[in-house]
Amino acid sequence: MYCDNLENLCFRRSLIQMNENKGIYRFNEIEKKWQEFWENSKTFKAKDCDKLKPKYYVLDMFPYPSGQGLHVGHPEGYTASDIVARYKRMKGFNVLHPMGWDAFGLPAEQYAIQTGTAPEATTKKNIDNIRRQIKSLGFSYDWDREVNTTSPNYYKWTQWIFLKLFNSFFDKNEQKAKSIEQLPIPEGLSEQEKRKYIDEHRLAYEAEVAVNWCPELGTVLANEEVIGGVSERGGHPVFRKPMRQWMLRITEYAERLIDDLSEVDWADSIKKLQHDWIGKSIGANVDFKVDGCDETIRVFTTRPDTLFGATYMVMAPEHRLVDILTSPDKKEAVQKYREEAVRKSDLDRTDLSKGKTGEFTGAYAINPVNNEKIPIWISDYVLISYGTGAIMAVPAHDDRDYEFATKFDLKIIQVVQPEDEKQSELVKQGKLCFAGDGIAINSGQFDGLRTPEFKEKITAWLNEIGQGNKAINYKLRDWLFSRQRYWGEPFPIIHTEDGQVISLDEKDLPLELPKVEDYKPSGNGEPPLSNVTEWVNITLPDGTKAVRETNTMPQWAGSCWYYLRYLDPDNNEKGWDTEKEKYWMPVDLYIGGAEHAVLHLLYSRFWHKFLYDLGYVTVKEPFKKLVNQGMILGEDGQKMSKSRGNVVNPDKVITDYGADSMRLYEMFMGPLEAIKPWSMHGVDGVHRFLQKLWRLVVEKEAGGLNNNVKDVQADEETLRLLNQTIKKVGDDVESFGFNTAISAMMILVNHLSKLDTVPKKAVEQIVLILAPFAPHIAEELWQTLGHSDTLVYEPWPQYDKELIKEKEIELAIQVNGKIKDKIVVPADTDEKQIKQKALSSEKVVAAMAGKEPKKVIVIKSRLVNIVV
RNA sequence: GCCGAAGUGGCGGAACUGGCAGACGCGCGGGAUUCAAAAUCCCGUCCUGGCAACAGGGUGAGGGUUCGACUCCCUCCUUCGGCACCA
Repeated sequence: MYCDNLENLCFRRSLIQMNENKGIYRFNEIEKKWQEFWENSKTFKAKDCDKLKPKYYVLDMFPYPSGQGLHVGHPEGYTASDIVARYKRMKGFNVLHPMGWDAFGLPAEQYAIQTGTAPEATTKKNIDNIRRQIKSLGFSYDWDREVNTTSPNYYKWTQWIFLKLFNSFFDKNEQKAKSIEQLPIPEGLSEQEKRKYIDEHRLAYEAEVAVNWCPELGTVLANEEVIGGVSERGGHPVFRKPMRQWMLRITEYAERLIDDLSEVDWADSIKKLQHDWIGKSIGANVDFKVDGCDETIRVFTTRPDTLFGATYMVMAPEHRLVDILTSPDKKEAVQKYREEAVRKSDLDRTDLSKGKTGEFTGAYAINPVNNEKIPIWISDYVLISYGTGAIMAVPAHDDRDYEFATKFDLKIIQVVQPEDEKQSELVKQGKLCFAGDGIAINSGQFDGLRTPEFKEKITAWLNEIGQGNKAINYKLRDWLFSRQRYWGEPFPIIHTEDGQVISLDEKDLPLELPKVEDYKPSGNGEPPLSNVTEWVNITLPDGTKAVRETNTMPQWAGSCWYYLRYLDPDNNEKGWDTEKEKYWMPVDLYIGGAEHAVLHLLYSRFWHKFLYDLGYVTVKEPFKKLVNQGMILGEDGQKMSKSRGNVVNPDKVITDYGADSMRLYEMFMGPLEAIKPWSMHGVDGVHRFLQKLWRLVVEKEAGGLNNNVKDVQADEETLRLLNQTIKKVGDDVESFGFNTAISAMMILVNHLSKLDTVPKKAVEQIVLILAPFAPHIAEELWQTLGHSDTLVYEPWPQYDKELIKEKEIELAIQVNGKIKDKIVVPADTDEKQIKQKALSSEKVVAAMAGKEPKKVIVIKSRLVNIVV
């Protein structure tokens, strides 16, 4: 821990010195000066459709403007992206680097409930604060493109995209979305049936979905607000309750969302995360007839080859056939089990999954392969939301079924023979479950087939007899797109008296969020907007009455497409202009936290593909390159949090050390993607580096250029080091190795400050390569060096390949892999000479102890290894 | 349980494609400067033994491949993050 008092003392002293001394590095003044200059001259304004330069779009994940303001984690990603943005400008690119606010969301609403403050007011205040903080770091954003998801001029287009989704369907054959008007409608439908058919095909649709309903609070809770079956606030019981919700058909895009991952340059681990989240599995649907009635139960299985081993079936408690099939004597027990299951939240179900539970329905199904009667059970280990909500249970070859069968003493039949005989014997005796591939046994005419072949054959056979077909399932579910909240985008949707759901006209957008007095939920599960009767109740042009949709959109909605609004933020006619989209898209570099690796990126990709289908965007994938910054921990190595008291406030760091030191330290801490702890001492270190560079360039007493800095030719070593540094910093920025780039610059400055006369050219070049990292001091020094214009658009220094090469190289000489001596040879010495020189070294001769070398390995410019 | 990331000095970290482990920074020790301090500069700083030259050991643990392994392979341990019975 650093000492507050001591530091304040030092700071006051340096203030005193400032007044005496013109040559002091007054970072606060300098930073203010250049931030004002950049803002007033609109230095970072990006020019649309500039054909003279290649474009480069660097995007940050825009922040939620919380009341706490920035924490030091935010500027980490922003600094990295800013370095790349500034570097690319110097490399001659037309750079788009925007910033905005993802400002809808729960905290402002909760604050409104507690204090009555309008979310607009809270949000504005928070944005103003966080904007000030971001600006104080000197990032090179084009502020004319600032967006705010809560401004009607922005959410007009969020609503517009929703309308497009509502008015589109997915053509499965062509694997793309089309206007709902092109939907082929089966003949012979009544008007009402036709309407229903259309509604069932919209990409935005209504459905009854179970949500976390808390009667005490009179509201629906998000999963993270429910802990162990009770509400986080107050600890009231929470139930699963089906409610009408808006859904988006993201599952239609599952295949494309998987396929197009191959087009983007993201870390493999993130791609895998998305891939697994979508969770494609290939198998078969199989229909089981129910004994003694007309119903059939359809199951999905990835192992149709184990059908002969299916000894019972399990349906999810919520399955529609449970009521119909349950025999009278089992009704009571089954009903009780169902009620308990409904009361459990998803989390509870897993917590209680230590042991399996279930009830027998009293009904039997017929196994299509051998006509055996098998019992039908219900259990909550089968999920209603995946596959068909029912399974065939093969206890010999599925761990979950095995556990269940053992507990309830159900029949186990082995149908797959593993290679290992001992293993096979155990499976046969029912003492082991084997889930791998093997050879079919006890499977009638299919005996002897290997698992993959068997799967194909039996699927074909099921198809023939009309009791099954090949099927693909995804873990991915449709996107629950409505929230029972106030502070979100209103749906441009109207419910008519006769139960129709109609959409607003595009020209009637935006549908503005009405002002309300009370932000509390209505208490009956209806969203807060339902209290605003004068807004909700409307009269249609034909005189009939109707009500508005009172749900609002989730926070994801606004963040799904913000990167497009930056392209054309003030356009009132369109969300964005196509020419501009063609010029700027895709995003070349997207930097943000790994916590958004799945949901935000998946939702965003989904909307983008949808917009692509409709022709509003011209690239398939929005984000070409993605980099996730790691979390920054407190000085105690713990996650920063108010309660731990280890939160570092960026404002204080900037006041005490300056924005340049802050930026430099954030990058110097370690690799961008790593999790790393904060250290004030570390900030001190990079600050000293800037001080050192300052003293190198600026005359101590009078200010202005230091007398030591002269227009002289640099010596060979300086020249070599300078060129090496230019190369290294450039390469490192390209590969996001910012920490090593800074260390290279430190080495160069250490070298330069030892010289009696410092070549001006060298100083100019170090200032230029430092500029993306520490832009304020760089501008100031650039000016001191006699340049009148900003260095933002100065070309990035070039290095000379010849000058980089070392004249002499040091080689390590190993004997049997152990270093015994080092020799220095001219760089162009050939292998033979090196070998000779190595073998003649006294120490080497001693280490060889008179033995003959068996082998001599020479790695040019590295080492020599003598094997004896 | 499954998936992913990572384990290197007192600390943050560096090491190209298998080629001198510990760059750079912090901290610490010593010195210079100063009336004194701050700041700055210089020297030292992986561990063990030795006054030293030097010798030996060392990248979570164990094994393997190789002339040579922080780096590749196998087994295990620990930490962090994510997921939750997906048939």
